[in-house]
Amino acid sequence: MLPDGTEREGGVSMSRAHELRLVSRIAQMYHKEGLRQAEIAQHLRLSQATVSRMLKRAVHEGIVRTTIIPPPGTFGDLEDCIRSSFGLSEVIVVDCTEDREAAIMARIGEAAAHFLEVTLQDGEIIGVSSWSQTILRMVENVHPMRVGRAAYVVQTLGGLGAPNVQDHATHVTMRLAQLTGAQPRLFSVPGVAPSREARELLMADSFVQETMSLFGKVTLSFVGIGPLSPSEMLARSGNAFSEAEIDQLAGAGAVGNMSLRFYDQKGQPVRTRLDDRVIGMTLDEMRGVGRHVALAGGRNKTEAIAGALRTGAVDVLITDKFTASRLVQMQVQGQEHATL
Amino acid sequence: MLPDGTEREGGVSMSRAHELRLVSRIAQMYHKEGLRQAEIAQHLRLSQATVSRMLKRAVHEGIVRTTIIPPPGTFGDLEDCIRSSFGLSEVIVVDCTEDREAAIMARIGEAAAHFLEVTLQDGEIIGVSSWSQTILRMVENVHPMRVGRAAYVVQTLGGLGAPNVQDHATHVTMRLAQLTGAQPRLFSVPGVAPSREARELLMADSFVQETMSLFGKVTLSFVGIGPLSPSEMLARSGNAFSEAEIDQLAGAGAVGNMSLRFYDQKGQPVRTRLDDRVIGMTLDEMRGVGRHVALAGGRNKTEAIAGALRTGAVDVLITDKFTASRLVQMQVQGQEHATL
DNA sequence: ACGGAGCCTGCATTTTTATGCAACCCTGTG
DNA sequence: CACAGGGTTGCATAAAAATGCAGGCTCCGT
Repeated sequence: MLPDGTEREGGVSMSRAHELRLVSRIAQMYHKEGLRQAEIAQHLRLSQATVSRMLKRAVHEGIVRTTIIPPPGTFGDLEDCIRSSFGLSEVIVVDCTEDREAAIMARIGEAAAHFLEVTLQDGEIIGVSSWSQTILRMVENVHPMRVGRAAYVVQTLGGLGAPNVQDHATHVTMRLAQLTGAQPRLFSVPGVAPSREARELLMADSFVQETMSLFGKVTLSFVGIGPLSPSEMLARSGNAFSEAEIDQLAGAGAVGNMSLRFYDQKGQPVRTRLDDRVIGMTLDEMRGVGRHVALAGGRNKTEAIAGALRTGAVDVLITDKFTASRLVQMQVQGQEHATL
Repeated sequence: MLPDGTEREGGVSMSRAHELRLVSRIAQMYHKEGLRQAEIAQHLRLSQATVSRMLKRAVHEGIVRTTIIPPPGTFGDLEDCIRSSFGLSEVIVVDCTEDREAAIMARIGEAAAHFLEVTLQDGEIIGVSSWSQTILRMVENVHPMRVGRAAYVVQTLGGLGAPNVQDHATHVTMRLAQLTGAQPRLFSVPGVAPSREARELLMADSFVQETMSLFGKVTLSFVGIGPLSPSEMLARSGNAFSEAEIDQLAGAGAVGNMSLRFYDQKGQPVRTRLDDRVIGMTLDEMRGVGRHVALAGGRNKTEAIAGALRTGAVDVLITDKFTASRLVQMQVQGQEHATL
């Protein structure tokens, strides 16, 4: 120290302090006062490029920090976690007060409707796996759009035999087509044919053929994810699967299905003779869809969802916060297991 | 509430929640993941314009917030306050451990040197009011630049009579010219002529004329601010002013000077016969300078500084934090007074 | 049911920002 | 002392972001 309080060796750090002051001042002008870089440059007699670099430096030095305050009822961290650990394109986790099927479906439906409205492109070919409650909820929440927004709405799984379910399937497809201003492409066959032969026969129909020819062209599809044990609707439909068939699937390790295409815990397809009776999109076809959106939530579907995500067919998952946390937890445990 | 937990009327706010989720997600992608708006748009199937608007909305809704963390030792608030209340273009407040003249001058000098280095344009004509300690400190801290960076360094106040001070004045000017690669323009006359007539005589010199002709062309000038009572150097210089003259100035309300041009508390010039003996830039000429930078700090100069800022001649003030707070406080009190 | 105000969208364009480049300067080294 | 190497800068330009505009939709009021 010199008598006047100056340090001899302090030059560098001192100069740095002055630089930081300048950086900070520029940040102030830019972010708080809303000035353009060029204006700041002019005011301070330096080039716009330098101002730009100073601002970059301000971020680097931690002088400016941008925080994202997630609005309540959003779960960015859960979404991130699921997105990255299952390699999905997008994940939407919705808030939900109780972990009950009905409430969850309603919320997921809303979110899916919003997703559809926001991201639907002109001329898309939409696939709907028509008999999921959740998808019905989605359709109920879609606002009508101008005609011709989407090109087709294609039913990707036959309506089941029983009339009430037939109605449901048809209704969902027709309604969605109407709302998106698209042409509906119904699939007037049972989702599960009585036999392999019956399936062949049904699929020979030219109407059916026409619809199926669109499967490969679907750009956006919505499916529910079903657990192994038959859903309420499936059961009501007239018990399409026999007890024995379920057992067979279980034995082969199946954990769930999308449009009645089953897969195991690891996402591997579980092929049984049942496949030869189902009339609808296959897992491979789902994989080929530009954006294959799965809608599902609920305690009993957790395993089914995890498996579905591992099939590689799902691009977007919309689920609830409870199920989302279970998925994350499951994934963590799985990894621990794998590391051992 | 419906039995499944859905609300009938909740549509709007619910949809809003989904929108906010999207906005938040976009903010995440943009700020955290560093994606381009176009990439986000592509990923989410919407236009880049929409993404831009969403991001603006994110700021508006308070989802993204950018904070500026001022580096320690910076005083943005003080600077703002002084800048706005005195209508200055820039204010630099430097950190300083003690409220002592010598330490303050050293710090201000450093800051001024940095300011000079950063903001000096090619071909500028720099004015220096050569006999302030603070300006000497500045010059000591300037790093040499390539030749021709500045065009001229003009001495804006005569060097005083006594040889040591003469040297000081010359040294400052020459050194700064050397450092900035400019041509020096010395002012080889006393700052205070013995009489009005002597002044006329001295100013007739062609060298002197030449230097003075540059006064109107100075683009950047540095002055110290002096209190009413003579500074140490002024005193040492051979007591250029008489006791009587000081009294006269005080009687006229003078509170300080820049280059021996005095003004009162309100910044109004205080003209006395002294003016006819001073050889140097006038207040009006200072006002005409593109960037007139005043360097000063210290308890005994506070009033002088406040007055100087009100002359309208000062564009940039560089001072210390102690003096800065005193200025702010003074200004606040002044306003209270005015409102009564 | 019709028509207009208000709002939102995407497109095309402008405005603003970032960056490759060449020149330059300081520094440390052979 | 010359010179390579790392780090600046400003300029020109590419890249990215913002915005005016026109068309279309929704919501009201008539």
